[in-house]
Amino acid sequence: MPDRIFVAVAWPYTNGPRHLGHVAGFGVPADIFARYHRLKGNDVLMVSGTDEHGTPNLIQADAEGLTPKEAVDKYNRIISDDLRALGLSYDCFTRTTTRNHTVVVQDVFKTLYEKGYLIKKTARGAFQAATGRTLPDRYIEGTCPICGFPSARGDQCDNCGNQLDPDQLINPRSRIDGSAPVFKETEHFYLDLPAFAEPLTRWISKQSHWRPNVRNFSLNYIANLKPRPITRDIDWGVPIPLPGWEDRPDKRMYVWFDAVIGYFSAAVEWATMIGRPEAWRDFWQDPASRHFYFMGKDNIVFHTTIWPAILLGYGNGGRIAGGRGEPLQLPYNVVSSEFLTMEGRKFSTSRHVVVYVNDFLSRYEPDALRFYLTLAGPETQDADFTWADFVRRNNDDLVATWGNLANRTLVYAFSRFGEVPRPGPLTDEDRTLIDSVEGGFASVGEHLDAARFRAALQEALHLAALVNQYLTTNEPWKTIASDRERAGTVLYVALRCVDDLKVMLTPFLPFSSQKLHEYLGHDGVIAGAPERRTVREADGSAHDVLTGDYGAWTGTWAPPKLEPGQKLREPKALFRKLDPTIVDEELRRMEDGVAT
RNA sequence: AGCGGGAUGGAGCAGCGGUAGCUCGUCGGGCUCAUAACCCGAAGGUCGGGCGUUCGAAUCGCCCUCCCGCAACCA
Repeated sequence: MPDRIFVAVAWPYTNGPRHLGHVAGFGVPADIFARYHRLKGNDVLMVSGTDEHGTPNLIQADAEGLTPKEAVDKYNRIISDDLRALGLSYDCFTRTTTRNHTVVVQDVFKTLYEKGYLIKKTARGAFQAATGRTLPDRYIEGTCPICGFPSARGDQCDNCGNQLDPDQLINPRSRIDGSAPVFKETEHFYLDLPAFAEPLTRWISKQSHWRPNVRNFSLNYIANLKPRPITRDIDWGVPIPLPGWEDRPDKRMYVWFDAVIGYFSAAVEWATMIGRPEAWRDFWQDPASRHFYFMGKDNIVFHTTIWPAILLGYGNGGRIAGGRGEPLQLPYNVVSSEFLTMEGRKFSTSRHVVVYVNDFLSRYEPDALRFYLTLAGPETQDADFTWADFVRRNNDDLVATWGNLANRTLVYAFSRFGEVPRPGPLTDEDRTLIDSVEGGFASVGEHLDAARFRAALQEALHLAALVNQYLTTNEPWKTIASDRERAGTVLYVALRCVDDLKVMLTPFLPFSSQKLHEYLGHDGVIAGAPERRTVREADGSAHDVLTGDYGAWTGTWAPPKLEPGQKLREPKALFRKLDPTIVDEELRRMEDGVAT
């Protein structure tokens, strides 16, 4: 019986293309995890999408002279191209401006409302004079009442560090258009988080398999829960489905609220898309189904506390779930990454401290990036991307250890035998090596099960080094003159090991593993990239998603059968060795800000 | 202020109570099938600082320094 694995990946915000920091923390790790579980034969559903509502999107649209919809269409397209090029195998990468998402979000809202988990409250808020939209604190600046700093922000003063309320500022003004903000009373719905404090505490306390920082941080956070607003004064968002509210153009759901519900709505969309509208229940209502969430450390409490509270509140209620089946599943694990910096500095678009995914992939291979981010990325602590380190790891670890092993084995076997050599009797050494390498399916798998991606990759590389040692010791290029059978046997053993390692490395290096699969003379697809498909909804609207027919991939997390006599195909180098001079080129490119 | 995480040989990481381990780099040697790749050997750290607990601490406690995130409306 296969396990059901739901892979939920953080939703990128549509205010620009993705840079390396965006994909390092969750995109690549989540994809490795999903691919591994598919190879194991488990049922995997991996979802995400672009997060398209909220103030920053409006500001971005204004800045470009576009309507909000035009702007998010543009960036949805750019972002999904970035993710597709990296080979992130989403089953459904959608967006928050779909009809389906609106329906699901409204259903969740209404259900929470009917169950009494929403509180109506009035609070004082700041508004943009010209548009009447909410002006978030950080978009207000003025003179600090404490230290007199002229450019203090509404939430805190960067000069003296004091936290502020925006109406304390002297001469407050909007950072968007410079106008004075209007302060007035405004009524909103709040999610009654304190109502969930006890069940959340009980639940989190039991999650001993979570990373300690995730668990400790969350326990600390829920000790002091307050109601959290889930609606805003803004005209760009999901309408509030209550009488007296639904027709108001100035009140919408708060973007964070609609975004987290995307994990659920995307599963519903996927089910409809594959023609089995109830299939989402297999993942969301089967108590044996396990949900893994991947995000950056700044997002932990949304996934360990706030979203679980919403799920607890919804239960199996509402129109979508229809009161049938188990309550919606809570996260099984929340895998948060740390942050990536760029040449020692924080990523900053405006200061050109940035490398965009599309720009990177125009010059380098996706597998090289996936490799680097797995081995040197911010898995357990902040990590720094440097071009020098990228070149070094690409050349000295990826190309030298694994690329060269595959290459030296294949090139020699192809030129001397043209096929997988028929082995003579295997020696103890032959057997020992094969056993060690095939043991990787257990040892590498164990690390992957625990979301220890770096350790998993290191383990696989260690096994590749064993095969390099074996070849050097057994020297088939020498023995071939005197004992062709023994040389063939050694190559057979090495080829088998390469074939095994190819499978183990597929989650990390899907593109090159597919090539290697073909060089080894196998047919079929073991790994590919997602494709773009257009989804037409009931109301006639259409949008694109990333998805794929991954069930057609043929790989299995187990030693593949490599038949003696199988014809090899002419091999080419799997990876490109990089010239160290690119380091200076890239640094210059970054400084010039010509990265596009 | 507070809360959570981090600080280990030149670089990146693991170890988390018993005299510090891995990958890369460096130095020396071997090999030549392979993308000057591969293999063998060596040098190099007392574990951010201080004080404690203990027969014994990188590993536990307290204090300090620096970095990251959170700090109720940034998603």
